[in-house]
Order: sequence, then C-alpha cells, then structure tokens
Amino acid sequence: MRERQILDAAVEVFSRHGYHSASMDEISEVAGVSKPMIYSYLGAKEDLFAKCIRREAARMLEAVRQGVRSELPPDMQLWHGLRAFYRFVAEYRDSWTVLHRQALTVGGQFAGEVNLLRSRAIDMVSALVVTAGTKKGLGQVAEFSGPALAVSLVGAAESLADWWLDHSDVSDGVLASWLMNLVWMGFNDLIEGDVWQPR
Amino acid sequence: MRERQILDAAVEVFSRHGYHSASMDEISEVAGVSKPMIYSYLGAKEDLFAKCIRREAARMLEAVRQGVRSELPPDMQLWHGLRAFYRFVAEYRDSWTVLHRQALTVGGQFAGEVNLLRSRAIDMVSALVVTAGTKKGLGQVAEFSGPALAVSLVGAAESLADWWLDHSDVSDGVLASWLMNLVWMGFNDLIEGDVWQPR
Amino acid sequence: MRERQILDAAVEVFSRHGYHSASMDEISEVAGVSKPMIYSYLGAKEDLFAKCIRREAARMLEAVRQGVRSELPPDMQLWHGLRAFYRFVAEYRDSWTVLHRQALTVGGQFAGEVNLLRSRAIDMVSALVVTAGTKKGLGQVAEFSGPALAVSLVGAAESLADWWLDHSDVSDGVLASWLMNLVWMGFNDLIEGDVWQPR
Amino acid sequence: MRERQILDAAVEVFSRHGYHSASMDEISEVAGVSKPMIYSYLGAKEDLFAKCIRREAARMLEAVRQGVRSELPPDMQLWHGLRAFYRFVAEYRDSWTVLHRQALTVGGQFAGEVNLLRSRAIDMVSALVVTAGTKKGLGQVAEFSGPALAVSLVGAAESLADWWLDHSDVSDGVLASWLMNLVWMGFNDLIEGDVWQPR
DNA sequence: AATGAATGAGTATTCATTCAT
DNA sequence: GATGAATGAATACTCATTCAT
Repeated sequence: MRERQILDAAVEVFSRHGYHSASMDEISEVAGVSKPMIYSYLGAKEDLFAKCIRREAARMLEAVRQGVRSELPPDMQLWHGLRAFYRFVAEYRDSWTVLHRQALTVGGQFAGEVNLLRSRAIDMVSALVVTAGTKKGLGQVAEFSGPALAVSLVGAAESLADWWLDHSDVSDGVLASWLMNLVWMGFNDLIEGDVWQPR
Repeated sequence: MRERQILDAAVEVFSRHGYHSASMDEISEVAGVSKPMIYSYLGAKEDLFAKCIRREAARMLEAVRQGVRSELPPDMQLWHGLRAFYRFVAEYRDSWTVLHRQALTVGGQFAGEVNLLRSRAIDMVSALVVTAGTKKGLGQVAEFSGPALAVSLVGAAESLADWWLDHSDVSDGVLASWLMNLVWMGFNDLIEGDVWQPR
Repeated sequence: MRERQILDAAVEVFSRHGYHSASMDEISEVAGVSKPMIYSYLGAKEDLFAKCIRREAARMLEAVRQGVRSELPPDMQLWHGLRAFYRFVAEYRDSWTVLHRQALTVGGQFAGEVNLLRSRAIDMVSALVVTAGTKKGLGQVAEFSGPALAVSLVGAAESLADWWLDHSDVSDGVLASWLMNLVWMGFNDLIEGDVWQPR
Repeated sequence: MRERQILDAAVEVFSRHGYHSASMDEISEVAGVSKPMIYSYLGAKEDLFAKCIRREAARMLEAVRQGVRSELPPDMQLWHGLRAFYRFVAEYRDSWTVLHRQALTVGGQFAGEVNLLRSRAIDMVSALVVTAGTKKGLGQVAEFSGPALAVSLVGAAESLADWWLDHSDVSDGVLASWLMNLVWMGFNDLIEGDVWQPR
C-alpha cells in the first residue's frame, strides 16, 4: 500500500538524519512518491513522524511480547523478552534508532508517543517482577518502587542496545545474559561468584 | 563574565528547544546580549553548542567525582556517586537535559563530546566494580564484560533520572538506594527479601 | 522560459548595482519570481552571476562575429566588427555594463570568464592584423607584439564604448571610423591629413 | 601623520579585496590604528575610499606630468608621458589597482573621482594631439573628435597596463613604444614597414 | 488520483558604525 | 585623544507546504 511505502521511507530517512535534518524531499524521493501524496496520506511532517513512531513502537512491543514465554519462570521470561528485544534491534536497526534517538529531539512533542512505548515495556517488566516477588510471598519489591526499578531496567537495556550497535560481535543471548546478571543477580552476587545462567 | 552569561542562556534555550529549534535570536535575548556578541565570544551556533556540552559535561563529572568518597567500600562509593549525580540533575536540570537529550540530535556531530562524558562515567563505574571484584579475589566480573555492565548501569541511572524529572517527590538518597538494590542486589536477592541499605 | 526571465532580471540588477550590492531580493522582484525559484533554476548568487556573464559574453561575441564580413579586406573587417560591437553596446547596455564594469569586482572569481571573452576578442583582432601584415609580406607587426597591440586596441574600443554611453549622439559607424583612424592610420597620418574612410 | 598612515593602509586593503570585500577591521589592523580613529580622521567607508582615490589620482597625474618634457616634439612628449605612466603603475601597483579596477565597482558612486582623473589625462593627450595638428596647419583632427581619440588612447594605455601586470618582463620604454606604434603610426603604416622609434 | 512548479516565512551570519570609558 | 566593546540592520539561503493542472 502507498501508506506503508511512505512510512518505510520515512523511518529510513528519519533514522539517518534525525527529525529536523530529514527533508520531506528526501523522504518523497526514497518513497518513490511525490510530496503532495505524502501530505495527502499522512499529513504534515510532524504527523508523519508521529505515525512512524507509533508504528515502530507497536512493532517492537509485539516482537517482545511474542518473545516472552509465559509458561516459564519469571527470570526465564525476562531473559527471553530481552533476547527478543535485542533481536528486534538487530533486525530493525532503523526502527530502533528512530525510537530511541530521534524521538527525543523534537522538544518533547513526541515524548508522549515514546513514553507510551516505554510505559508498556515497563509494565511488562513490572508485572514480571511483581509476579516473581509475590510468588515468593514478598510484596516488598513494589515498595522499592517497582516502576522505578522497571524504568531502570528498561534504561539499562536500551543503553546496552546502543552499545551493541558498535560492538555487534556478540549474540543476543549473551547480551541478554549479561543484563540478567546485572539486574537479577546484582554486583554483590557477581562478586561472590554467583552468576545467573539460562536453564 | 560575558562568556558565562551567554553560555548560561544558551544552555537554557538549547535545553528548552533542542539544537535545531533553538534560535540564536532567542539565545541572545535570554542572554541580554546582542547576537554579534555571541559570535564574537563563542563562535557560530555549532561551536556554541559544543561549548555548552563541554562545560556541562565537565561540571557534571566534577560534581560526581566530588561525591564519591574513595575511602569507603565500593558499594558506598557507588551510592554516593549516584546521589551526587542525582543532586546534580536536580540542581542543573537544564544541563542534564542538554547533555542527555539534545546532544544526540545533531547528526552525531557531538556524539563525540557526549560519548566522552559517558565513557568517563563508565570508567568510574568500571573501576569500582572491578575493584570490588578483585578484592574478593574474583576476576569473573570482567568476563561478564565489565564495560557492558557499566554501560547498562549508566543507562539505568540516566533513565531513572529522566523518570525522576516527572516524579520529583523522592529524595536523591532514596533514588540512589533504589538503583543500588537493582544493580547491587539484583532482583533475585530482592525477591528473597535481601535488600541493600547504606551503612 | 523561467530561466531566461531570471537571467534577464539578474543582468539588469547586477548592471545597476554591481555584484555585491545587488540583492537576491531585488533580482527576484524584478524577475517577478520568488527567490527559491532563482536558487532552484540557477543556483546561488555566485553561480547566477557567472551564468549572466557567460550568457552575455556569448551574445556579444556572436554579435561581433556576425558583424565581421570575412570576404572584405582586413581594414573593412575591423571596421565592421567595431560597428557590430558598438551596436551591441547600444542595444544591450546592461550586458555591456555587467561585462565591462561589474565582472571585475568579484575578487578575480570571475576574471576567468571575462578574460576568456577578452581573449576571444583579442584573438579576432590579432588574426586580422596578422593577416593584413602577411598579405603585405611583412611579419613585422607580430614582432611589435601582436598580442599587446590587440590588447591595446580592445582597451581603446572598450574605453570609447564607455565614453559613448555619455555621448550617445554619434552613430556607431562614426564611432568605428574614429577608432579606425586611431589604430589604422595613427596620429601621424592624421596630422598629415591622411584619413581612413570606409570604402 | 595619522591620516597618511591610514590612507596607505586603506589603499593596500582596497587594492587587495576591492571596495565591498575590504573590511574596516582589516584596514584598521593594517594601519595599526583603532577603528574609531579612522572614522574620526577620514569619515565613513565611502569617504575613505573617495579620499584614497583622490590621493592616488593626484599622485599619478603628478608623476605623468613630471615625465612629460614640454620642450620636445609632441610624439616624444607622448612617449615620455606613457613611460612615466608605466613607471608609476609598476612602482605603485596598489594605487593603479584601486584606481583602475576597484573604483568602478561602487555603482558609479565614485565614477566622478575617477572620471576626473581620466579627463585630466585625456586633456593632456588632447592638448598634445591638437598642438601637433595645428603645428602642421591642420585643424582636421578636431573633426575626428580629439576627445574621443584621447579617450581611446587612454583606454589603450590602461588596458596595456593591465596586461603588463601579468607580463612584467618588458621595460616601460618598450611598452610605451608599442603603444606609440599603435596610436602614432597606426596599423597601416606598420603593415607598410613604417615604424615609430624614439629619437 | 497525482504532480511539477511555486512560495512564504524563517534563520544564521556579517559589518559598518558608535558609545562608554 | 584613543579604544575596546557593543549593536542595528541587512542578506543569502532553505524547506515545509500548497496550488494549478
């Protein structure tokens, strides 16, 4: 469809240049569609960008959701979720770039969209942690602010994804494991030689 | 001094609108100085932005560095470092915004400056972790990729800082403690009811 | 065509104010076209100016070339060439102004273009003189530096053209005759009462 | 004196960059004087330029005037005058550049100044020619428009001077002789092998 | 339905010129 | 008398956006 064609091009171009430096001209060229078409189908630049973000966010969420196996124990769920996330980042690099880097630049105009994605991700994590906690009979974790911990985890995962873009010689499984050792085991256990491993 | 006056204004405006949308006109107005003065003292827009980033990065590093008490055990060092970081974010909100959000937008032109800051931060954390690890006679941590873990921690801290901007009713100490419970104890210990607390 | 429309306006404005003082705004206004069109069709100010010069130079050369009747004796050829030149100056006053006065001002950036024109003119004259000389079996003239004489003649013709702009009550034929009496006969013959006249 | 110091610098800078591109900053720097001084002594940029032209024009006229030996026959007077002119051009290259090239660029603002110089030069030449003519009992020359011929001669001399700047391996005497052969003898005589030589 | 052609509005940057000292 | 510091005003250039076809 025309709409999809244009969105694909837009994501590519926004990813390459960022919101401001991306030109409608280049987008129309890459899409192989005239500029008036873009305006007719997707509205002004701002709308277009918003729609890019929304679509890519949905894609990513879906990918992660599919990765999580809810029949497994919480730690394994988290691990699989992280792997799915990293696979997505690897496969849809442009999507990731747009979501993570470019979406922040537009004066908070799109913070909403991105925050929505982030909240969703955070919700997923929170659920996991809380579940794990309650299973063990400890609601304590929530008091340490489940949301805040989830936010931190998401930030860590994102940051590591960025790092990965420049150190791509590591598998998604290893990457996820590293992160598990940080957030599941903590430095303290690591120091003690106590590591986490997928079972 | 004039230079400082201008840089302050520039940080404020860049923080508000981002690099591209910020206009030299607004900066000059906020600074209470005519535009030619800006060019004379700090050069073109790009230079100006670079100088903003460099100054704020230096400030932040200094603040964190001063917060860390190297005579304390590693976990306490980390905790104090985090607190210093959050105090800085709270006090110099604009600095933080510019460093974290806006610096990424300029086509990687300034990635260098920001990455430098980030590397410095990561180095500090790495040093702590490695120190802690070796004290216990365990080089293991390195195999989990010290750098990657440090990257993750920094990401987590940044992400939490962002979250904090919208949930400012928490003290920096609490915030740092939350993060310590994530990275030092890990979910596993938390679930077990094993929490980290400043001593 | 749009391109022609713009070039016409540009020549007019450059002729009036010179390269530096001419503003793209005025050109666009005179052309009855918006500024972006100028940039789109003809590029930046410098390109625009270069294109003006090139077009006018070509025009002028063509005009002169068409004026020369190569079947006539050398002196008549020269006379006809000069007439054609003055007719061109009279008809395209702006072209002449741009070529002669304004093209020199841009820091030698366009000296090339103009010098090319001048060389062409000089070549034509040189050819004539040398032809005349060799017909009479005398290569001597070249030894008096054909090029230098040609340069001088061109300079004389240009200077006279400028003078003419303020004393337009003289026909191109008369003007050309005056010049012939200078360069063909010389003061000496004139003093002797020996004048040149078209046959 | 301060005034002279500034004028010297101005001529140098105007000669290098032309009127528009020359900056008051550079002039003040070259003069070793602060900008307000320039304004105080010589007025605004336009005034300054006018004064440069006036001074250099006077210098040049004086130089030529001193070169002419009025006790000699007209052709020798002319030849000596031309030599003096070329010696001046060689020695005060900047003066010549400013007078000939740069003065034309300013939208006719300074045409007056330069034309004044030119008229003076033309007057000198006219006088010579007329004198020569009348001595021979022939008022004819005037009918060929003494002024126009003078204008042409001056143009030829200027043009040749410009050419000389790029072919400096010729003495001023030779240069003047070439020109004499053009304007005194004419192509016709040259073709006949009849050349002019200083006696 | 689709586009080539056109533009309004905005921004960085530069300099001649002048105060305050 | 002399200047460092400051600015008003001007200009090239770009790009999102829309008609006329």
